[in-house]
Amino acid sequence: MKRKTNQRNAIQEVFGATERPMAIHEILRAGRKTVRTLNEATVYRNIKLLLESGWLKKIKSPELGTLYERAGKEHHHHFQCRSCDRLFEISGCAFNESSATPPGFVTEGHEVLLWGICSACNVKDWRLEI
Amino acid sequence: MKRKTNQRNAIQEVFGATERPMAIHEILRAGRKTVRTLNEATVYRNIKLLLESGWLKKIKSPELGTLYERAGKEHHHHFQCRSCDRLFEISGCAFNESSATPPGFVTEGHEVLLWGICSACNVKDWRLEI
DNA sequence: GTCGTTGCAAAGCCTTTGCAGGGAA
DNA sequence: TTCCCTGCAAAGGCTTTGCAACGAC
Repeated sequence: MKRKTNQRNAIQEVFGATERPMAIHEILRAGRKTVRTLNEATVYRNIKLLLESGWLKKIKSPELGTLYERAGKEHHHHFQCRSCDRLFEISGCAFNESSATPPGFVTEGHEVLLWGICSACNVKDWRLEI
Repeated sequence: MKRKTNQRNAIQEVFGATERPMAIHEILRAGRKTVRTLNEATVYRNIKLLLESGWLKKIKSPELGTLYERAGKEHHHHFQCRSCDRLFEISGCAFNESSATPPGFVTEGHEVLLWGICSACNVKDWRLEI
């Protein structure tokens, strides 16, 4: 049976406080604000538990490595900024699953990753050009 | 300047022979059929060179890890079979990039990963039910 | 002969695991 | 008290790097 611990609480709170998918070291750093002794292995262990229980979802980016976000949100996709290297959540879905599925295949899900420049970096670049 | 070597040739031939994105160990195993002494580090080094020169593309799957495929093909997406754990190339693109881009963001590219059951596994399952 | 490339081994990340002590129930 | 959970350190994968020998040009 699963016990309540301050460590796991702290980790879950971190996900409550940030919409953006996070890497292990970000979760660790943020979690230590609540539980100062929080250990890397404990984060990994709890992330694994939370993945298995369906509370978290894993995202892998070729550039950013492994990131985690809360599961159970409305279906959405992600945008990766090549300037600030952050991954953003974007709502809605303009993807037609059935028309993309090859004959004979059965599609159960999909994910989309966009990349480019986020609005914050876009404004920054524009200012620098003045 | 870049020299021609049997090792690099062998690696590039492997990509000529298979459409499916491949993991390092697959590339190594296949490449050894041509160059028996082919070394893991050599594969990594050449993959890196080929990525930098734009000859290869990297794909990361949460379940399958890091895979590589030839770059410069027509824009396409991938399908991951949860039964046989293979990644397939699927042609065409049913994704509307501009309508998916949030206001203020600039999209430069995207990728889509579908998952489910491939046609080969689909047939297998169906046969087993008889 | 030059110097990019290779094989081998060591080292570096990231992640998992073994173990003893600590804490929830 | 029980036994799940944690911190720490060691070990495991995957990938990169140092180095001496090799080989393309």
